[in-house]
Amino acid sequence: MKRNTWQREAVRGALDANDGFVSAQALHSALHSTGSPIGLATVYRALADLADTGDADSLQSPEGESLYRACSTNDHHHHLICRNCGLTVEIEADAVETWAKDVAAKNGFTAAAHVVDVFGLCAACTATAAASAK
Amino acid sequence: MKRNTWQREAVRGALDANDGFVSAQALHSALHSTGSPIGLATVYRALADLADTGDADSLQSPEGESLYRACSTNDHHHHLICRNCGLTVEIEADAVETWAKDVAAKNGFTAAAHVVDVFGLCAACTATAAASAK
DNA sequence: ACCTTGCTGATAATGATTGTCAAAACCATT
DNA sequence: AATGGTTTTGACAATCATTATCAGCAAGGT
Repeated sequence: MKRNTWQREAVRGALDANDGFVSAQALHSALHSTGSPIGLATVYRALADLADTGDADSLQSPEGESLYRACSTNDHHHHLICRNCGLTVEIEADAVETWAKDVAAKNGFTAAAHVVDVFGLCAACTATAAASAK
Repeated sequence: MKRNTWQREAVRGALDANDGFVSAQALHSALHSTGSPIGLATVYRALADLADTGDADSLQSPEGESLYRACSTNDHHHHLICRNCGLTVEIEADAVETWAKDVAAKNGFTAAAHVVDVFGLCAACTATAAASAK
């Protein structure tokens, strides 16, 4: 049976409070800094659960960390992520969906899943970078 | 200056000899099993170099490992990877390229890079899976 | 209130990757 | 062929994220 614990709620809340993708470690630190005595292992478990139930989205940063984010919808979708500030925009990718399916089918592949994420610098960070580069 | 060492050649050779993506660890074991006394750290360094110069492609498996593959071209392209046997097909993705650029631009993002990879079961593995499921 | 059983959390364990640094190898030069 | 300045190597330690362990606590049904 699935139980309701304040820890699970805390993790969900911390995720919701965040705009972009966060690492499990960062989430744990954040919770600790607000005084929560939640354990690191529990954060990992809660995140895995949320990802399983579709309440959260997970992806791998190019550096190899697992990042998580509260999902506004549980439809399948992709992300545009600022590599500097972590700002995330959910994007529609119907074109990519069908393309992925096509390509897989053409090559005899089945059970196709895909990883499609775009990393870049958001407008704000671009401006900052340009300013500091001067 | 960049020097030519047999170790670098060995890594490149081992990559070329492989059809799919391989982890650095696997490559190291493979080299060892052929009698090469190459060090693990050196394999990592060689792979990083190859990836830098565009001679190899790297991606993160869903499990978080870094995988490498010899690249037949150094054009930008993507992959269709069998999650069972590691077979890899290089795919053209012009549609996705432009889509990624569009999406990024529309949201004010610059310096857009993207991670686009399709995982699935190749025809052979699909057949095997179906057979064993019976 | 009680009891069963899942959940928690401190810590150890794991596994991949990177840093360190002395010794060895490379390449141009003598 | 010997020399010298540098780069590269490789064994091992260090790091980092994540997972396993396991005893104690707590949630929910009865």
